[in-house]
Amino acid sequence: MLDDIKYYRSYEAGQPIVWSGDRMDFVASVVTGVASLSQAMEDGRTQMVGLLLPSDFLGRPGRDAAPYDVVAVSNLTLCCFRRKPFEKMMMGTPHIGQRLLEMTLDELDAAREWMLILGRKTAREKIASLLAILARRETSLALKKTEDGMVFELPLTREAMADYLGLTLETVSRQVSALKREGIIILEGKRRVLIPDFDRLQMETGDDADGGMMA
Amino acid sequence: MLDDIKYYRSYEAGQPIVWSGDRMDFVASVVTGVASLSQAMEDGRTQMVGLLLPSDFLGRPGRDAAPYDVVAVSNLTLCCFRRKPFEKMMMGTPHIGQRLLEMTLDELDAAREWMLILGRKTAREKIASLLAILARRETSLALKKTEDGMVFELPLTREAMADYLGLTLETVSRQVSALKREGIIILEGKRRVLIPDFDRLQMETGDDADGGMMA
DNA sequence: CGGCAGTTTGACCAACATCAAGTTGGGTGG
DNA sequence: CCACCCAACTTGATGTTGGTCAAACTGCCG
Repeated sequence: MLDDIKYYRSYEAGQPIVWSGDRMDFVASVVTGVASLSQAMEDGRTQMVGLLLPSDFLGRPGRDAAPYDVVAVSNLTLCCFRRKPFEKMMMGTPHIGQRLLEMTLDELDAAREWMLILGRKTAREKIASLLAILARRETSLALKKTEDGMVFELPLTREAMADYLGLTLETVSRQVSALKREGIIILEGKRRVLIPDFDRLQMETGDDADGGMMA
Repeated sequence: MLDDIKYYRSYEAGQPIVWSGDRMDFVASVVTGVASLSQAMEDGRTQMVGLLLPSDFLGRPGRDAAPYDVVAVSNLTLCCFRRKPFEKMMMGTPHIGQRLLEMTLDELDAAREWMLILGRKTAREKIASLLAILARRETSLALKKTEDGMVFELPLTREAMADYLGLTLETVSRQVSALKREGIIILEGKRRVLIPDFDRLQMETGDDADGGMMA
Protein backbone atom coordinates (compact mmCIF):
# COMPACT_ATOMS: atom_id res chain seq x y z
CA MET A 1 0.00 0.00 0.00
CA LEU A 2 1.06 3.58 -0.56
CA ASP A 3 0.89 4.26 3.15
CA ASP A 4 3.91 2.10 3.75
CA ILE A 5 6.36 4.35 2.00
CA LYS A 6 5.02 7.79 2.64
CA TYR A 7 6.62 10.43 4.82
CA TYR A 8 6.03 14.11 5.55
CA ARG A 9 8.05 17.23 4.92
CA SER A 10 7.36 20.78 6.02
CA TYR A 11 8.49 24.08 4.59
CA GLU A 12 8.12 27.64 5.76
CA ALA A 13 6.61 30.35 3.63
CA GLY A 14 9.09 31.48 1.03
CA GLN A 15 11.33 28.41 1.18
CA PRO A 16 12.38 26.76 -2.06
CA ILE A 17 11.45 23.11 -2.48
CA VAL A 18 13.34 22.33 -5.67
CA TRP A 19 15.00 24.40 -8.36
CA SER A 20 14.48 23.88 -12.04
CA GLY A 21 16.95 21.28 -13.23
CA ASP A 22 17.48 19.71 -9.82
CA ARG A 23 17.21 16.01 -9.45
CA MET A 24 13.89 15.20 -7.86
CA ASP A 25 13.63 11.74 -6.39
CA PHE A 26 10.24 12.03 -4.80
CA VAL A 27 6.68 12.79 -5.72
CA ALA A 28 4.29 14.34 -3.25
CA SER A 29 0.83 15.57 -2.51
CA VAL A 30 0.05 18.82 -0.75
CA VAL A 31 -1.46 18.30 2.69
CA THR A 32 -1.68 21.89 3.90
CA GLY A 33 -0.51 25.22 2.51
CA VAL A 34 0.26 26.45 -0.97
CA ALA A 35 3.15 25.90 -3.36
CA SER A 36 3.93 27.43 -6.73
CA LEU A 37 5.63 26.21 -9.88
CA SER A 38 7.43 28.96 -11.76
CA GLN A 39 9.46 29.46 -14.87
CA ALA A 40 12.15 32.08 -14.94
CA MET A 41 13.86 33.88 -17.81
CA GLU A 42 17.53 34.85 -17.61
CA ASP A 43 16.74 38.50 -17.18
CA GLY A 44 14.64 37.81 -14.10
CA ARG A 45 11.15 37.85 -15.54
CA THR A 46 9.16 35.01 -14.00
CA GLN A 47 5.80 33.46 -14.64
CA MET A 48 3.99 31.18 -12.27
CA VAL A 49 2.79 28.13 -14.18
CA GLY A 50 1.20 26.10 -11.42
CA LEU A 51 -0.41 26.75 -8.09
CA LEU A 52 -0.66 23.73 -5.82
CA LEU A 53 -3.32 23.75 -3.14
CA PRO A 54 -4.13 20.96 -0.67
CA SER A 55 -4.73 17.60 -2.43
CA ASP A 56 -2.75 18.65 -5.51
CA PHE A 57 0.02 16.45 -6.80
CA LEU A 58 3.66 17.42 -7.27
CA GLY A 59 6.19 15.67 -9.45
CA ARG A 60 6.32 13.63 -12.56
CA PRO A 61 6.72 9.89 -12.44
CA GLY A 62 9.30 8.80 -14.96
CA ARG A 63 11.25 12.01 -14.99
CA ASP A 64 14.44 12.72 -13.11
CA ALA A 65 14.85 16.48 -13.19
CA ALA A 66 12.39 19.12 -12.06
CA PRO A 67 11.35 21.31 -14.98
CA TYR A 68 10.29 24.26 -12.77
CA ASP A 69 11.19 26.10 -9.62
CA VAL A 70 8.93 24.94 -6.81
CA VAL A 71 8.48 27.27 -3.86
CA ALA A 72 6.42 27.12 -0.70
CA VAL A 73 4.18 30.17 -0.97
CA SER A 74 2.77 29.74 2.52
CA ASN A 75 3.77 27.34 5.27
CA LEU A 76 3.47 23.96 3.64
CA THR A 77 3.26 20.28 4.47
CA LEU A 78 3.84 17.69 1.80
CA CYS A 79 3.11 14.00 1.91
CA CYS A 80 6.00 12.46 -0.03
CA PHE A 81 6.81 9.12 -1.63
CA ARG A 82 10.18 8.15 -2.95
CA ARG A 83 9.85 8.17 -6.69
CA LYS A 84 11.13 4.70 -7.54
CA PRO A 85 8.85 2.77 -5.17
CA PHE A 86 5.98 4.98 -6.26
CA GLU A 87 6.63 4.16 -9.90
CA LYS A 88 6.88 0.46 -9.12
CA MET A 89 3.59 0.63 -7.32
CA MET A 90 2.00 2.40 -10.29
CA MET A 91 2.98 -0.53 -12.46
CA GLY A 92 1.18 -2.99 -10.27
CA THR A 93 -1.86 -0.85 -9.53
CA PRO A 94 -3.43 0.52 -12.73
CA HIS A 95 -5.97 2.30 -10.58
CA ILE A 96 -3.27 4.71 -9.37
CA GLY A 97 -2.21 5.57 -12.88
CA GLN A 98 -5.81 6.18 -13.86
CA ARG A 99 -6.29 8.53 -10.96
CA LEU A 100 -3.11 10.33 -11.87
CA LEU A 101 -4.23 10.65 -15.49
CA GLU A 102 -7.48 12.19 -14.34
CA MET A 103 -5.68 14.67 -12.12
CA THR A 104 -3.30 15.57 -14.91
CA LEU A 105 -6.16 16.17 -17.32
CA ASP A 106 -7.79 18.44 -14.74
CA GLU A 107 -4.54 20.35 -14.39
CA LEU A 108 -4.36 20.71 -18.15
CA ASP A 109 -7.86 22.15 -18.18
CA ALA A 110 -6.87 24.59 -15.46
CA ALA A 111 -3.75 25.55 -17.40
CA ARG A 112 -5.89 26.28 -20.43
CA GLU A 113 -8.30 28.46 -18.51
CA TRP A 114 -5.23 30.23 -17.18
CA MET A 115 -3.95 30.74 -20.74
CA LEU A 116 -7.13 32.60 -21.63
CA ILE A 117 -6.59 34.80 -18.60
CA LEU A 118 -2.98 35.50 -19.51
CA GLY A 119 -3.57 36.08 -23.20
CA ARG A 120 -6.83 37.95 -23.41
CA LYS A 121 -8.03 39.42 -20.17
CA THR A 122 -7.54 42.94 -18.88
CA ALA A 123 -5.74 43.56 -15.58
CA ARG A 124 -9.05 44.00 -13.77
CA GLU A 125 -10.48 40.81 -15.26
CA LYS A 126 -7.32 38.96 -14.33
CA ILE A 127 -7.57 39.98 -10.69
CA ALA A 128 -11.27 39.14 -10.56
CA SER A 129 -10.60 35.77 -12.19
CA LEU A 130 -7.87 34.89 -9.72
CA LEU A 131 -10.02 35.84 -6.74
CA ALA A 132 -12.91 33.83 -8.17
CA ILE A 133 -10.68 30.80 -8.72
CA LEU A 134 -9.29 30.94 -5.22
CA ALA A 135 -12.71 31.50 -3.69
CA ARG A 136 -14.13 28.57 -5.63
CA ARG A 137 -11.25 26.26 -4.71
CA GLU A 138 -11.49 27.11 -1.05
CA THR A 139 -15.27 26.75 -1.12
CA SER A 140 -15.05 23.08 -1.92
CA LEU A 141 -12.89 22.71 1.17
CA ALA A 142 -13.11 24.82 4.28
CA LEU A 143 -14.50 28.13 3.10
CA LYS A 144 -17.02 29.92 5.23
CA LYS A 145 -19.96 30.61 3.00
CA THR A 146 -22.46 32.68 4.85
CA GLU A 147 -25.49 34.43 3.44
CA ASP A 148 -23.37 37.57 3.65
CA GLY A 149 -20.89 36.11 1.18
CA MET A 150 -17.68 34.14 1.19
CA VAL A 151 -14.56 34.74 3.24
CA PHE A 152 -11.13 33.34 2.65
CA GLU A 153 -7.51 33.83 3.49
CA LEU A 154 -5.59 35.13 0.47
CA PRO A 155 -2.58 32.83 0.29
CA LEU A 156 -0.59 34.98 -2.12
CA THR A 157 1.41 38.20 -1.81
CA ARG A 158 0.82 40.94 -4.36
CA GLU A 159 4.02 39.88 -6.04
CA ALA A 160 2.90 36.25 -6.27
CA MET A 161 -0.44 37.37 -7.70
CA ALA A 162 1.43 39.47 -10.27
CA ASP A 163 3.53 36.44 -11.10
CA TYR A 164 0.44 34.34 -11.54
CA LEU A 165 -1.31 36.85 -13.77
CA GLY A 166 1.52 38.20 -15.89
CA LEU A 167 1.26 41.67 -14.35
CA THR A 168 3.43 43.89 -12.17
CA LEU A 169 2.77 44.08 -8.47
CA GLU A 170 1.85 47.75 -8.78
CA THR A 171 -0.90 46.97 -11.27
CA VAL A 172 -2.17 44.20 -9.00
CA SER A 173 -2.26 46.59 -6.08
CA ARG A 174 -4.13 49.23 -8.05
CA GLN A 175 -6.74 46.81 -9.36
CA VAL A 176 -7.28 45.21 -5.95
CA SER A 177 -7.76 48.71 -4.55
CA ALA A 178 -10.24 49.50 -7.30
CA LEU A 179 -12.32 46.36 -6.60
CA LYS A 180 -12.22 47.23 -2.93
CA ARG A 181 -13.26 50.85 -3.56
CA GLU A 182 -16.24 49.59 -5.56
CA GLY A 183 -17.29 47.18 -2.83
CA ILE A 184 -16.84 44.07 -4.98
CA ILE A 185 -14.43 42.75 -2.40
CA ILE A 186 -13.81 43.73 1.20
CA LEU A 187 -10.42 43.35 2.81
CA GLU A 188 -10.05 42.62 6.51
CA GLY A 189 -6.38 43.31 6.98
CA LYS A 190 -4.22 42.67 3.95
CA ARG A 191 -4.94 39.00 3.58
CA ARG A 192 -8.51 38.21 4.58
CA VAL A 193 -10.92 38.64 1.68
CA LEU A 194 -14.66 38.90 1.95
CA ILE A 195 -16.80 38.56 -1.15
CA PRO A 196 -20.27 39.92 -0.42
CA ASP A 197 -21.71 38.94 -3.82
CA PHE A 198 -19.91 36.23 -5.75
CA ASP A 199 -21.96 36.78 -8.91
CA ARG A 200 -20.89 40.40 -8.97
CA LEU A 201 -17.26 39.31 -8.80
CA GLN A 202 -17.91 36.70 -11.46
CA MET A 203 -19.20 39.40 -13.79
CA GLU A 204 -15.90 41.23 -13.49
CA THR A 205 -14.00 38.17 -14.73
CA GLY A 206 -15.33 38.68 -18.25
CA ASP A 207 -16.22 34.98 -18.40
CA ASP A 208 -19.90 35.44 -19.00
CA ALA A 209 -22.32 38.20 -19.69
CA ASP A 210 -24.85 37.19 -17.07
CA GLY A 211 -24.20 36.72 -13.38
CA GLY A 212 -22.65 33.28 -13.51
CA MET A 213 -25.23 30.65 -14.40
CA MET A 214 -22.95 28.49 -16.48
CA ALA A 215 -20.71 25.52 -15.86
CA MET B 1 -6.66 -4.28 -30.83
CA LEU B 2 -7.17 -0.61 -31.37
CA ASP B 3 -6.99 -1.10 -35.10
CA ASP B 4 -10.29 -2.90 -35.09
CA ILE B 5 -12.37 0.09 -34.17
CA LYS B 6 -10.58 2.96 -35.79
CA TYR B 7 -11.85 5.01 -38.68
CA TYR B 8 -10.77 8.18 -40.48
CA ARG B 9 -12.33 11.59 -40.85
CA SER B 10 -11.17 14.51 -42.96
CA TYR B 11 -11.80 18.22 -42.64
CA GLU B 12 -10.96 21.17 -44.82
CA ALA B 13 -9.03 24.16 -43.59
CA GLY B 14 -11.29 26.35 -41.48
CA GLN B 15 -13.92 23.72 -40.76
CA PRO B 16 -15.13 23.30 -37.20
CA ILE B 17 -14.71 19.84 -35.68
CA VAL B 18 -16.63 20.34 -32.45
CA TRP B 19 -17.91 23.34 -30.54
CA SER B 20 -17.40 23.87 -26.88
CA GLY B 21 -20.18 22.14 -24.98
CA ASP B 22 -21.01 19.70 -27.78
CA ARG B 23 -21.26 16.06 -27.01
CA MET B 24 -18.10 14.34 -28.20
CA ASP B 25 -18.36 10.60 -28.56
CA PHE B 26 -14.99 9.92 -30.08
CA VAL B 27 -11.34 10.41 -29.37
CA ALA B 28 -8.81 10.81 -32.14
CA SER B 29 -5.25 11.25 -33.15
CA VAL B 30 -4.05 13.69 -35.79
CA VAL B 31 -2.72 11.95 -38.89
CA THR B 32 -2.01 14.95 -41.11
CA GLY B 33 -2.67 18.64 -40.82
CA VAL B 34 -3.18 20.98 -37.89
CA ALA B 35 -6.08 21.58 -35.52
CA SER B 36 -6.55 24.15 -32.80
CA LEU B 37 -8.34 24.19 -29.44
CA SER B 38 -9.71 27.60 -28.54
CA GLN B 39 -11.57 29.29 -25.75
CA ALA B 40 -13.88 32.16 -26.54
CA MET B 41 -15.27 34.95 -24.40
CA GLU B 42 -18.77 36.33 -24.95
CA ASP B 43 -17.48 39.53 -26.47
CA GLY B 44 -15.56 37.67 -29.13
CA ARG B 45 -12.06 37.64 -27.69
CA THR B 46 -10.54 34.22 -28.25
CA GLN B 47 -7.40 32.48 -27.10
CA MET B 48 -5.97 29.37 -28.65
CA VAL B 49 -5.17 26.90 -25.87
CA GLY B 50 -3.94 23.93 -27.84
CA LEU B 51 -2.32 23.32 -31.20
CA LEU B 52 -2.55 19.76 -32.44
CA LEU B 53 0.02 18.59 -34.94
CA PRO B 54 0.38 15.10 -36.44
CA SER B 55 0.55 12.40 -33.72
CA ASP B 56 -1.21 14.59 -31.14
CA PHE B 57 -4.22 13.27 -29.31
CA LEU B 58 -7.68 14.83 -29.22
CA GLY B 59 -10.38 14.20 -26.68
CA ARG B 60 -10.72 13.23 -23.07
CA PRO B 61 -11.66 9.72 -22.10
CA GLY B 62 -14.29 9.82 -19.41
CA ARG B 63 -15.79 13.12 -20.41
CA ASP B 64 -18.90 13.68 -22.46
CA ALA B 65 -18.76 17.30 -23.54
CA ALA B 66 -16.00 19.10 -25.36
CA PRO B 67 -14.58 21.90 -23.24
CA TYR B 68 -13.18 23.87 -26.20
CA ASP B 69 -13.88 24.77 -29.78
CA VAL B 70 -11.87 22.51 -32.05
CA VAL B 71 -11.15 23.76 -35.56
CA ALA B 72 -9.21 22.38 -38.50
CA VAL B 73 -6.56 25.04 -39.10
CA SER B 74 -5.31 23.37 -42.27
CA ASN B 75 -6.68 20.43 -44.17
CA LEU B 76 -6.82 17.69 -41.60
CA THR B 77 -7.14 13.94 -41.26
CA LEU B 78 -8.03 12.37 -37.94
CA CYS B 79 -7.81 8.77 -36.92
CA CYS B 80 -10.83 8.31 -34.67
CA PHE B 81 -12.07 5.75 -32.15
CA ARG B 82 -15.51 5.70 -30.68
CA ARG B 83 -15.10 6.80 -27.11
CA LYS B 84 -16.85 3.96 -25.27
CA PRO B 85 -14.92 1.11 -26.90
CA PHE B 86 -11.74 3.12 -26.46
CA GLU B 87 -12.43 3.53 -22.75
CA LYS B 88 -13.21 -0.15 -22.39
CA MET B 89 -9.96 -0.98 -24.10
CA MET B 90 -8.08 1.34 -21.76
CA MET B 91 -9.41 -0.63 -18.81
CA GLY B 92 -8.00 -3.86 -20.13
CA THR B 93 -4.72 -2.48 -21.40
CA PRO B 94 -2.91 -0.44 -18.75
CA HIS B 95 -0.20 0.23 -21.28
CA ILE B 96 -2.55 2.51 -23.23
CA GLY B 97 -3.40 4.52 -20.16
CA GLN B 98 0.27 4.91 -19.34
CA ARG B 99 1.02 6.17 -22.80
CA LEU B 100 -1.87 8.59 -22.54
CA LEU B 101 -0.62 9.82 -19.18
CA GLU B 102 2.78 10.48 -20.67
CA MET B 103 1.29 12.39 -23.57
CA THR B 104 -0.89 14.42 -21.25
CA LEU B 105 2.09 15.32 -19.07
CA ASP B 106 3.95 16.45 -22.17
CA GLU B 107 1.00 18.59 -23.16
CA LEU B 108 0.96 20.08 -19.69
CA ASP B 109 4.63 20.97 -20.03
CA ALA B 110 3.93 22.58 -23.38
CA ALA B 111 1.01 24.52 -21.90
CA ARG B 112 3.31 25.83 -19.19
CA GLU B 113 5.95 26.98 -21.62
CA TRP B 114 3.12 28.66 -23.48
CA MET B 115 2.01 30.39 -20.27
CA LEU B 116 5.44 31.96 -19.91
CA ILE B 117 5.14 33.21 -23.48
CA LEU B 118 1.68 34.65 -22.89
CA GLY B 119 2.41 36.22 -19.54
CA ARG B 120 5.90 37.59 -19.80
CA LYS B 121 7.25 37.85 -23.32
CA THR B 122 7.21 40.86 -25.63
CA ALA B 123 5.44 40.71 -28.98
CA ARG B 124 8.73 40.14 -30.77
CA GLU B 125 9.74 37.36 -28.38
CA LYS B 126 6.32 35.78 -28.77
CA ILE B 127 6.64 35.63 -32.54
CA ALA B 128 10.19 34.29 -32.36
CA SER B 129 9.09 31.68 -29.81
CA LEU B 130 6.21 30.49 -31.96
CA LEU B 131 8.40 30.21 -35.04
CA ALA B 132 11.03 28.32 -33.02
CA ILE B 133 8.43 25.94 -31.63
CA LEU B 134 6.97 25.24 -35.05
CA ALA B 135 10.39 24.83 -36.61
CA ARG B 136 11.44 22.43 -33.86
CA ARG B 137 8.26 20.38 -34.09
CA GLU B 138 8.52 20.07 -37.83
CA THR B 139 12.20 19.24 -37.59
CA SER B 140 11.53 16.06 -35.71
CA LEU B 141 9.27 15.07 -38.57
CA ALA B 142 9.68 16.11 -42.17
CA LEU B 143 11.52 19.39 -42.02
CA LYS B 144 14.19 20.10 -44.55
CA LYS B 145 17.25 21.01 -42.58
CA THR B 146 19.96 22.06 -44.95
CA GLU B 147 23.25 23.72 -44.06
CA ASP B 148 21.59 26.94 -45.23
CA GLY B 149 19.01 26.61 -42.50
CA MET B 150 15.56 25.19 -41.97
CA VAL B 151 12.50 25.57 -44.16
CA PHE B 152 8.94 24.90 -43.24
CA GLU B 153 5.38 25.62 -44.24
CA LEU B 154 3.74 28.00 -41.80
CA PRO B 155 0.46 26.29 -40.97
CA LEU B 156 -1.16 29.32 -39.36
CA THR B 157 -2.70 32.53 -40.67
CA ARG B 158 -1.69 35.81 -39.03
CA GLU B 159 -4.96 35.73 -37.18
CA ALA B 160 -4.32 32.22 -35.86
CA MET B 161 -0.85 33.26 -34.76
CA ALA B 162 -2.34 36.24 -32.97
CA ASP B 163 -4.82 33.91 -31.33
CA TYR B 164 -2.05 31.64 -30.22
CA LEU B 165 0.09 34.43 -28.81
CA GLY B 166 -2.47 36.72 -27.24
CA LEU B 167 -1.79 39.51 -29.74
CA THR B 168 -3.68 41.27 -32.52
CA LEU B 169 -3.09 40.25 -36.11
CA GLU B 170 -1.68 43.71 -36.85
CA THR B 171 0.99 43.31 -34.20
CA VAL B 172 1.82 39.85 -35.53
CA SER B 173 2.17 41.24 -39.02
CA ARG B 174 4.45 44.04 -37.86
CA GLN B 175 6.72 41.79 -35.86
CA VAL B 176 6.96 39.20 -38.62
CA SER B 177 7.88 42.02 -40.99
CA ALA B 178 10.52 43.25 -38.55
CA LEU B 179 12.12 39.79 -38.25
CA LYS B 180 12.05 39.55 -42.04
CA ARG B 181 13.61 43.00 -42.46
CA GLU B 182 16.42 42.00 -40.15
CA GLY B 183 17.07 38.77 -42.00
CA ILE B 184 16.25 36.53 -39.06
CA ILE B 185 13.61 34.85 -41.16
CA ILE B 186 13.05 34.79 -44.91
CA LEU B 187 9.59 34.43 -46.38
CA GLU B 188 9.02 32.70 -49.69
CA GLY B 189 5.49 33.73 -50.41
CA LYS B 190 3.31 34.29 -47.38
CA ARG B 191 3.54 30.85 -45.91
CA ARG B 192 6.94 29.28 -46.57
CA VAL B 193 9.46 30.24 -43.89
CA LEU B 194 13.22 29.88 -44.16
CA ILE B 195 15.35 30.19 -41.07
CA PRO B 196 18.94 30.78 -42.10
CA ASP B 197 20.32 30.66 -38.55
CA PHE B 198 18.22 28.93 -35.94
CA ASP B 199 20.40 30.11 -33.05
CA ARG B 200 19.82 33.69 -34.08
CA LEU B 201 16.07 33.11 -33.98
CA GLN B 202 16.44 31.33 -30.67
CA MET B 203 18.15 34.39 -29.21
CA GLU B 204 15.13 36.48 -30.09
CA THR B 205 12.85 34.22 -28.04
CA GLY B 206 14.33 35.56 -24.79
CA ASP B 207 14.69 31.98 -23.54
CA ASP B 208 18.41 32.05 -23.03
CA ALA B 209 21.21 34.52 -23.12
CA ASP B 210 23.51 32.44 -25.31
CA GLY B 211 22.68 31.00 -28.69
CA GLY B 212 20.70 28.02 -27.55
CA MET B 213 22.91 25.44 -25.87
CA MET B 214 20.45 24.36 -23.25
CA ALA B 215 17.79 21.71 -22.92
C1' DC C 1 -11.60 41.72 -64.82
C1' DG C 2 -13.54 41.98 -60.30
C1' DG C 3 -13.93 40.13 -55.65
C1' DC C 4 -12.48 38.79 -51.43
C1' DA C 5 -9.66 36.74 -47.75
C1' DG C 6 -5.45 37.45 -46.00
C1' DT C 7 -2.11 40.76 -45.18
C1' DT C 8 0.54 45.14 -44.68
C1' DT C 9 1.19 49.71 -43.14
C1' DG C 10 0.20 54.15 -40.85
C1' DA C 11 -1.58 57.43 -37.28
C1' DC C 12 -3.23 57.67 -32.96
C1' DC C 13 -4.46 56.09 -28.29
C1' DA C 14 -5.07 53.43 -23.94
C1' DA C 15 -3.52 50.11 -20.79
C1' DC C 16 -0.11 48.68 -18.31
C1' DA C 17 4.96 49.11 -17.02
C1' DT C 18 8.43 51.74 -14.91
C1' DC C 19 10.41 54.70 -11.68
C1' DA C 20 9.94 56.92 -7.41
C1' DA C 21 8.15 58.21 -2.98
C1' DG C 22 5.39 57.22 0.81
C1' DT C 23 2.56 54.20 4.10
C1' DT C 24 1.34 50.26 6.98
C1' DG C 25 1.90 46.91 10.35
C1' DG C 26 3.90 43.11 12.58
C1' DG C 27 8.17 41.62 14.80
C1' DT C 28 12.47 42.50 17.36
C1' DG C 29 15.85 44.24 20.35
C1' DG C 30 17.01 47.74 23.60
C1' DC D 1 6.95 48.77 26.53
C1' DC D 2 8.27 51.35 23.02
C1' DA D 3 11.05 52.61 19.06
C1' DC D 4 12.62 51.13 15.17
C1' DC D 5 12.97 48.22 11.13
C1' DC D 6 11.78 46.00 7.16
C1' DA D 7 8.91 43.57 4.03
C1' DA D 8 4.72 44.16 1.97
C1' DC D 9 1.91 47.30 0.13
C1' DT D 10 -0.06 51.79 -1.84
C1' DT D 11 -0.06 55.73 -4.65
C1' DG D 12 1.57 59.09 -8.05
C1' DA D 13 3.91 60.81 -12.39
C1' DT D 14 5.55 59.52 -16.60
C1' DG D 15 6.88 56.34 -20.51
C1' DT D 16 6.32 52.48 -23.87
C1' DT D 17 4.25 48.68 -25.87
C1' DG D 18 0.88 46.94 -28.22
C1' DG D 19 -4.18 47.87 -29.37
C1' DT D 20 -7.51 50.31 -32.34
C1' DC D 21 -9.16 52.28 -36.38
C1' DA D 22 -8.54 53.05 -41.10
C1' DA D 23 -6.79 52.51 -45.64
C1' DA D 24 -4.40 50.26 -49.11
C1' DC D 25 -2.04 46.09 -51.17
C1' DT D 26 -1.50 41.08 -52.81
C1' DG D 27 -2.64 37.14 -55.02
C1' DC D 28 -5.68 33.62 -55.98
C1' DC D 29 -10.17 32.10 -57.84
C1' DG D 30 -14.17 32.56 -60.35
